[in-house]
Parts: sequence; C-alpha cells; structure tokens
Amino acid sequence: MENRQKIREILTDTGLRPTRQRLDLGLLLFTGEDRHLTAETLHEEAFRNDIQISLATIYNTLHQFTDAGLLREVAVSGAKTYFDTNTGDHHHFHLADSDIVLDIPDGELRVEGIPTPPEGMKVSQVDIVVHLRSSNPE
Amino acid sequence: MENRQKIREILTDTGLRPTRQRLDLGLLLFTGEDRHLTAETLHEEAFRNDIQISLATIYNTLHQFTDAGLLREVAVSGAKTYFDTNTGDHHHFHLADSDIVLDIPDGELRVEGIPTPPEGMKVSQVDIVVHLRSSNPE
DNA sequence: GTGTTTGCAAAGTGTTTGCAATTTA
DNA sequence: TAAATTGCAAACACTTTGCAAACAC
Repeated sequence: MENRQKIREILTDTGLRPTRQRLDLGLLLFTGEDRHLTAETLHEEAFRNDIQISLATIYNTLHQFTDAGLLREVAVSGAKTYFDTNTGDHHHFHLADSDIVLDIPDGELRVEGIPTPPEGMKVSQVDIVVHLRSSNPE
Repeated sequence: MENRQKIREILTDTGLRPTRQRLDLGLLLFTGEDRHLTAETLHEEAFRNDIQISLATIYNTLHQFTDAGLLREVAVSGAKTYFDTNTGDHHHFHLADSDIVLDIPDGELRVEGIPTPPEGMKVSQVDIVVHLRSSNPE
C-alpha cells in the first residue's frame, strides 16, 4: 500500500526503525484529520483495527514520535497526557466536563507581548488553553 | 494571634468550618507572598512547621479552598496539580526542566480575540503557559 | 551477529475513596 | 448530639521500568 510506504519514509527520515508497530501506529496517526489522543485512546483504536500492540509500546512510540517532532504534547489538565497530531502553532479548547480537547480555529487567537524569559532561558512553547463549561445552570 | 483570627474569618465567610487543619493550612497559604504549590509541597511545608496533617486532608483542603475561590488550580503540564494562591487574572512561566511555575509579571501579556465558544458553552478560564528551557546548548 | 525494539508484569507517582474515630456548632 | 471533618489504608488511574524474547539491519 502506498500510505505504508510514506510512513516508512517518515520513520527512517527521523531515524526510527520502521518496525511493524511503528508503521501501524504511524498509519493510524498520520492519515486523515488532525486530532488529539491519549495513550489509552490510541490503544483502543489500534485494538479496534485489529492491530496488536502493547500499551507499553504505545507509550514508547508516542514519546519517540514526539521527540522526533511528529507529535506535540499538549498540557491541558488532569492526569492524562494528550498528544496532538497537529504540530503547527495553534491553541486549544478544553471541555472541562468531558475532558475533550479541541483545536481553536486558526488565526483568531493571538498573544501580545510575551515577556522576556528570565536570564539563561528561552521560550520553547506557548500554550493557550481556553477552558469551557456548559453554560446551562447546574 | 491576629493572623489566625483573620484566617478564621476567611473560612467562616466561605462556609468552611474553621478546623485546626484548615486554620493551619490557611495560615501557611494566605500569609506572605503569592506562590504555587502542589499537595506534596504543602505537606512538606506543614511538616517542617510542626503541623500534623495527613496528606488526604491536604488534598481535601486544597480542593475545598479552590472551590471556595481562595485558590486557583493551574494546569501546567505533567502529572502534578499545581495550586496558585494568586486567584487574580494572570499567567505562567513553566520551567520545563525543573517543573517550577512562576507568575508572568502583570500587564505584559495579553490575549486578543478569544474565539466564541461552541454553542452552549462558556469560557471558564484562559490559561497561558509559556514553557521555558535553558538556552544553553545541551 | 549486533544493537534495537517489543511486551509483559511489576513498580512508581500522584490522587481519590471508604469508613471509623474525632471534632465542631 | 447531629453533621461535618479527619486520617488511615486501600484502591485508583496513568505512566514508567527491567528484562528476556523477538526483530531490523
């Protein structure tokens, strides 16, 4: 299949051996729409697609992909770590009640006047999270 | 002591019974400079001050104080939950290497064009986290 | 073959919970 | 004394680790 070949290239380009697991996960992650996922989410998705991968390998792979710049870690809140297949510059809604993460549509949000970091430090990332709640009375 | 009385008032004002534990923690939290802490941090600080409080009660109290609007939860990154004694509108630096959280000095940072939330939702909080790394080569 | 990767199970972290004992109003 | 609060220990959710077996080059 053509897609599989594309993933293989992505992997070797970033110095990751194209193992069956990484190819399968890469195919899930880098095909189709951008999205947000947790290790658990991805594990279930793999399972649903008859892909056998241990949770430990899911964690390893998510981190390796993140280190390789193929994914981006999003700090939203709570215990779970979210990964974003969109590595571009953008920000997030967080639905507090359901723990769902959504992209904020491009171009609307803007930050002004990011302060100078303390001496010896540099900005590595700016995260904006807009937390949302249901506007109905409880 | 005068401070203790002040804390007692804060507690009763918010409908929290002024128990020994809440008074002690309130005294630690609401005296002196604003700061960021985790349950573990506060537990240690209490211990150093010869205040006997179980970790479970620390967690309970932090959440009760947060619900009462005396503290603010800050979603920075990673597993730990940070609480901020500054409940005002402000944002944070996160030192990625040491997991330290700092306030961004007031007035510099500004967000423009927070997008309209999806139907039926309202914005409950906007968190901006500027992640910092050492600018020295690794 | 050699070094890398996987997967299991066990361990680790941070947090919450159930419930009897204690404290507050 | 009725209701709220505490503290312990156990349970929990998520993540990492150690290491032998399997795999990629």
